[in-house]
Amino acid sequence: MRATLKTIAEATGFSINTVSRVLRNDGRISQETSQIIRRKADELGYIPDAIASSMRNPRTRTIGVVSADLSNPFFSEVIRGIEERAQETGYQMLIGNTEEDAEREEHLIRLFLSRKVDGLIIMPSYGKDRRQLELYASLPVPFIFAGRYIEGLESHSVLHSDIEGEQSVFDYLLSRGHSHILYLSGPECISNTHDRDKGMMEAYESRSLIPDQKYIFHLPGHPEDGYQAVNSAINLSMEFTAVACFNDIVAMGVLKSLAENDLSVPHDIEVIGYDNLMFSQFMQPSLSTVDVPKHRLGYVAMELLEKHMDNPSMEYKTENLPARLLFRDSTAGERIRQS
Amino acid sequence: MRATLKTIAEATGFSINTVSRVLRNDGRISQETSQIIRRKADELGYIPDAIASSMRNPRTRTIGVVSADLSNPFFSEVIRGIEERAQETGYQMLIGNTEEDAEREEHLIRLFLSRKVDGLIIMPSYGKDRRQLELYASLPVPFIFAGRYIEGLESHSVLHSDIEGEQSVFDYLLSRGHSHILYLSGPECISNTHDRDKGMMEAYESRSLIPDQKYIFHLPGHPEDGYQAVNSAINLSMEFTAVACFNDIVAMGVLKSLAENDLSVPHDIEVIGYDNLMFSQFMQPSLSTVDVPKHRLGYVAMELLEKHMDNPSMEYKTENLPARLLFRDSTAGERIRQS
DNA sequence: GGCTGTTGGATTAACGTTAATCTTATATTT
DNA sequence: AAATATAAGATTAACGTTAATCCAACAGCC
Repeated sequence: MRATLKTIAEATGFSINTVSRVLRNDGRISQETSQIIRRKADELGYIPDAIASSMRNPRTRTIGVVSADLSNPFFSEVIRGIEERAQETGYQMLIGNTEEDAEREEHLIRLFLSRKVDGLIIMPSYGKDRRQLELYASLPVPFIFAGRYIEGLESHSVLHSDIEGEQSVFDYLLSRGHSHILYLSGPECISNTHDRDKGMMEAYESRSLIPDQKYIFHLPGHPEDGYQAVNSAINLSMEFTAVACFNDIVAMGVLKSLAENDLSVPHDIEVIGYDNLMFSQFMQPSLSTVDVPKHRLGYVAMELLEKHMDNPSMEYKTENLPARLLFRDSTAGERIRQS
Repeated sequence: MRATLKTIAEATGFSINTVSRVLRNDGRISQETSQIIRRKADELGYIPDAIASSMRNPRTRTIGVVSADLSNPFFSEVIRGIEERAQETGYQMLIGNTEEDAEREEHLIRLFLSRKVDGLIIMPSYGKDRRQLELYASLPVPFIFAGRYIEGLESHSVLHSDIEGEQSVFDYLLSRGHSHILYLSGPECISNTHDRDKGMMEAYESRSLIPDQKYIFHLPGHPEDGYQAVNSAINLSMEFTAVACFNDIVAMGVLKSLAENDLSVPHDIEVIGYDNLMFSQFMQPSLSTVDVPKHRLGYVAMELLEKHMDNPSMEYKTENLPARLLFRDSTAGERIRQS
């Protein structure tokens, strides 16, 4: 049998309450008694029962993290940021994976609530119906969306300047004089796609240009998507001289296809990714991309969540972290060269 | 106020116990009563309190996962495997990161025990002292080591044939006639390094050869390590014609250095990684590597843990998943060509 | 008509902790 | 010396559930 406060109380002759106070440093107990109790607790290998404790305490010091895709390096970094901050402030993390499935998302949130988390950090997918909005509107605990938003609840998000980021990509590409830019955008069900498409449009519009819809593709975001999209574009003899990708993972596939088709990057084709994943600088050629503060995104989301947990009446306000175009060897007109 | 069984009991006029039985489908309650209670529960938005429930139930259906490095794609895949299985069988995951720090490892385990997890999956680091062994020996819940082992507790591990894997790498390289193979091994504090070094030795010994210690390096396992190691080997005019890397991440750095030094892969130098990370097939040239069943490793670890949780007296037995050398374009003597 | 069984539900006692209140002995004040 | 304060600890009730036990009403049976 595992030792409890009762075990220690019986072994030392003090009351359960006294033992509890000693082990929580609640004061009002003499040095002598404290020592006896502490020694006995050590001896019995007492481990406090956080479950029982949170029966009385309203706080469990646990948060729930709902990730869209645990194996995606982007989210891994975000989660590490969350974890780092959580560790610093003594929070534990329950974690779950939705695979971008809104139903699974809802299910996970219910499970976490049942486990009485003090708050939630969520990377939401776009639900098709209004149920999602209702779910979030009725949540009894504070919640933050990391890296994405949901229409109607934008204030709960920590974002990373997707509009500006993609705009800077197209500002660059258009300023280089490219007239046919292949734009491999993301899945329609996430807010980032929305915003980046908007950033792209703004770059065109600021030059009074209109993008050719035939050069815009919405893809799930895997390497094969980039690979196949470029292959088929080449097969269709589309005349593009630059590729802007939804993320670095798609860009990997793009680089592979271009290499196999003997197109030189950046000489024949300029390629830009998004996210700045760790491996991007090791691609051949190294990948120009938009640097997104992934780790910081998680860290800040957790910080913000803590504030709301400490003060539930605090108003929500969208936070927008900066993103920045990073030039490496897959682009030719280097303005700011970075490793 | 959140609805509880009591709220529902008062609203319907039945006893708390009756409500509890209905919502748990415990039987012995009439259809009619069940309906009334269920309807009221829905109406009040009742969410069961898993914390309170696990006060009486010995099981919390929660496991703790102690990861060495959340942002490493290898572990991300393992964790996704764990998560997938956990989801299927209704377990929740508490997760924490050690950064390969044995103290943090111990601390996390204590926290998880305090939260009354039913079991643990751990990617352990080598502790310097005997404390680690004692800690694990005294753990009150079942635990599985995923992908690594601790001396004295090997039976708790699910492994992936590190010895055989590295042996196959060197079998191949030696059969190709390389007489100077640069071996960039891993950190000394993890079991994988140990085993792979052993596999390497066996390959040499089976040919009555002895590896040149000057060509063996133990590195932390980051891209820079591979990059710098090759750079300095070249600067020292070491005459190697092949590089075996501890993981694909190191191999990335190696490929970069070789490219910058105008050494052609695989023509001048053959390079082999380890782990088969997603991006490895997109390197230029695509990376030959040892395919480790990462996702399956996590999945199997969880399956195994479940068995031990269901039957605590079951004996532990090391499981060893197969690993397999995968030939891509960074090697020249292709025997089994795979994508 | 007394016995047994069954159905549908209520009552009670836990689980391990914590917060509020209560008690006793001693110390301090006037 | 009586009144008051303080220190150190005990008692009690509660958190939301669940399991074991209990009870009443009714049916069926010889």
